[in-house]
Amino acid sequence: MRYWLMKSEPADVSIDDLASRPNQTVDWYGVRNYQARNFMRDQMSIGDGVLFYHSNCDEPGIVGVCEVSSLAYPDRLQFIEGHKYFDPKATQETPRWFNVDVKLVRKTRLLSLKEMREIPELANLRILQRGNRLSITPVDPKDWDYILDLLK
DNA sequence: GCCAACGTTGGC
DNA sequence: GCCAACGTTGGC
Repeated sequence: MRYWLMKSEPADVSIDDLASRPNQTVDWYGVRNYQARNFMRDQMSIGDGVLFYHSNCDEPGIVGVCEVSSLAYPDRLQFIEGHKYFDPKATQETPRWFNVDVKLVRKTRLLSLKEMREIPELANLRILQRGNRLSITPVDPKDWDYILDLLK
């Protein structure tokens, strides 16, 4: 059982989009970074905790708690020619990109990036490190507990 | 829109 | 394997 923070651009998939999907579940498509892919493919298990984060928007921050609801499987978009996420080097036999499914547990208040930066206890959170760009990062159990407490 | 900080690509 | 050029991320 691990914990993660996963970024999504609300213009693409917002927390409300997730809440209105069938089973309140989304396939985490479009990850095209090897480190983030490896987290999904090699380390995620069903039931892992996920902090759902809105990035590249007016109010960046955590907006929900989710859980990993499938093991990783090939990202279907890598095979669709002409698609934004098409990868000519990927084949059905040797897919390159994988995703898990993520299911909403509950929406939370906005825990903004700004607020998190002001909390000394969260200083080692990966998302707060300068230059951080990874869309999926592990969260320490200690930080998970602390953040879930803030979001009660 | 700016730009720092990365990650990727491809020539050599 | 090096590294310059280029592309992307994402806060501001």
